[in-house]
Amino acid sequence: MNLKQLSQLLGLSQTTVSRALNGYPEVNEATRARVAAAAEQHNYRPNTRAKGLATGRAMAIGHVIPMSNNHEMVNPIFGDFIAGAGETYSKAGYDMILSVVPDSDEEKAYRDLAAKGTVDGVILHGPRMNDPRIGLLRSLKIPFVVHGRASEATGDYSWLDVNNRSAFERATALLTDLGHRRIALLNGLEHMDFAQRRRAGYFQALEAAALEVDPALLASQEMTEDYGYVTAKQMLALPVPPSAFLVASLIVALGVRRAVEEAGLTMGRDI
Amino acid sequence: MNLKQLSQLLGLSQTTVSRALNGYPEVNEATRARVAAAAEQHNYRPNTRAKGLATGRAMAIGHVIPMSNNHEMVNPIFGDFIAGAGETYSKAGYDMILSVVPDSDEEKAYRDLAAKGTVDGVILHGPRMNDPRIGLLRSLKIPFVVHGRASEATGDYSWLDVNNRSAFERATALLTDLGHRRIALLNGLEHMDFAQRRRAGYFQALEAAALEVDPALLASQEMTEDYGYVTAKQMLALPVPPSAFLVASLIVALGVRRAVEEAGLTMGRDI
DNA sequence: AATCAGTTCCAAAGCGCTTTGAATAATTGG
DNA sequence: CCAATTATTCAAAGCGCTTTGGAACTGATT
Repeated sequence: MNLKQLSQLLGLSQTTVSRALNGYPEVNEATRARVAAAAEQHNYRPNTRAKGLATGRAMAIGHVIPMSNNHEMVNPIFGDFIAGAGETYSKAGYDMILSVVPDSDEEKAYRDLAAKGTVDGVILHGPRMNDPRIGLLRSLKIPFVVHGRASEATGDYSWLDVNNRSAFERATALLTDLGHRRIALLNGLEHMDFAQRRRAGYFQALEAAALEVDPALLASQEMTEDYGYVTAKQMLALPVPPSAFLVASLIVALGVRRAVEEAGLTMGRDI
Repeated sequence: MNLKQLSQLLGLSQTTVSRALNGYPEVNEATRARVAAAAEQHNYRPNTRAKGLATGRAMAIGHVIPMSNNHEMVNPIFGDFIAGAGETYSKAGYDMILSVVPDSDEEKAYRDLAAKGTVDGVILHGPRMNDPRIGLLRSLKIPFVVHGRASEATGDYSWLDVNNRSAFERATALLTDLGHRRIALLNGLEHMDFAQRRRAGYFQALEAAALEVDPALLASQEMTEDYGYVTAKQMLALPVPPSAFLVASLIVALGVRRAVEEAGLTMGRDI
């Protein structure tokens, strides 16, 4: 069932039917009702591609998802984010299109999306410092929103992120409430925007609990398992070791766990 | 840059340029090369929507992903599957479109996809017994492939699934190789296709290890945490309890873990 | 020189929709 | 009651591509 058939059925022009369906004012309400009923009855949905061609809008948002060689999603958070975003898209009548590519082909993926006109805009995930992809998207003149925040340095663009400050403030407070007085913070690199916000939240919670900041319990490095392992090992060897670790990423936490276990301690009980 | 501009630039008709780009034989190789070079140079990509309109093909596959009310992806496996499928799509020049909807709207989502013509076909995830969605897809006349297998009962259609028999054979063999002689199997419902295959794999591995099947160590129910908890508790109370559990789903395994811990045992050491 | 079969290219129609510019019908004011 | 509005409706063009049905040219054959 397409517009032409529907309009013939109704004895109206395609123009009128189209306008009736799209809520234009210049159509008699009685006519509009007739059209709506017929459309409903015949389960009519305008063809996306034709509509897109005519309007120049794709009604779709793209997500490029780079995969590392070992076929792992580069960021395990993607799943949740995709699900959440997807539901919003559906409600708004947008399609979500995913482009999963080897990370070496990421640039090409963006170029394709832009040139093929399949999407109205894209979401850029997990920006890095001075991320070249941001310049690329600008040069492609394709609207984009960045999910996550590396630093203010890359210029002016729209972004969204979790509230890093608040999250770490609350996580720290949870630990102080449990009675912990020596809480280690294994943060990301200092100059990263999120790392600064997280540290600020941590400081705030400590202050609220009237606890001193011990520099020996602070670390900030690039997030690797090794970073977690080595740092936790050192901290656990301190005269007064920490009783809790606040860790900036899952990967780092795996290293911490290893160190904790090697020290003969049990997570969830001793740490 | 569109076809018209490109063809004017080359002094050729749109027809010829289109044919050159799409590998039709009736075009001089020299011309084809010229066209290819110009297309490359000007970063030309045919507009997806226009191409789709003209050919009737969307070059896209849809995945409907139902979400429960609490905004959790109904199936945590989705993430991995989506990633894997997505990469294949990219290679083949297909788009992957995701439709994330409240599970109550699932039928509508399929109807929309079919009527709007946004996709050439869909993947149906996690079919249930006598799944009504299969009939729906048939009636919508939209090509589909089912990911997972509930039973043979629902009729003839294309499907793919992991090798359940082999997976459980190998998992069981892993345990027998570790010296386990009493291995419990908490399976899904007997009449489910995958449950039968899994049991077959389990039997095969036991036989290969010259172990008897003990019916007391076999269970098959719908997959709930409670099922895991109750069953594991009973089995652990046997005169000769199992030393390992082979569990058919993550949910069930959570219940098993609870029972194991309540029995004062430690997973990974005692079980 | 005329014919024929390939080869190479093109003009135009069509995919299903929106939108512009006009025509027609209904309503109003003088 | 007629001209001037205003409210409805329509025909046709256009979005960027593919594809059909020819046309124009090239050699080769009679």
